[in-house]
Amino acid sequence: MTRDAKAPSSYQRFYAVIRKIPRGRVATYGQIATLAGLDGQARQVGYALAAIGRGSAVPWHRVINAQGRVSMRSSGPGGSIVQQQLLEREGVGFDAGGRVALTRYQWRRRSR
DNA sequence: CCACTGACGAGTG
DNA sequence: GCACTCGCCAGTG
Repeated sequence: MTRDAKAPSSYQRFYAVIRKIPRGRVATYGQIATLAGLDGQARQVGYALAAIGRGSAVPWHRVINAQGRVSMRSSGPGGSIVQQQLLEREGVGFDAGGRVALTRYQWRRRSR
């Protein structure tokens, strides 16, 4: 397979973290990068998600930006709508501005 | 090797 | 809340 544990693509590292996101929760790009051990590479996280193809076991729709908003894909407006509905279906609520209540739904390994 | 691009984040005014 | 700047790094031509 194209996966060498010795030469892991940065992407695989992000996918592993995203896969841990529990249902009904969301995580930010920066958070994923930090958990993956690549703090500061939030941009790379987005780039990795864009490379995800269909069939991936990665809940990419649970990844949003630090603003609590669903990032837009190059496909233009509308693409983010699909992601939003997927989250709502999992129980994640949005406000009138189309933002997620991070203080309420952001994934936290330790409840406060 | 160089220039440009890109699902971002944080800081500043 | 909005506009602008800088940083970080992989992929592509």
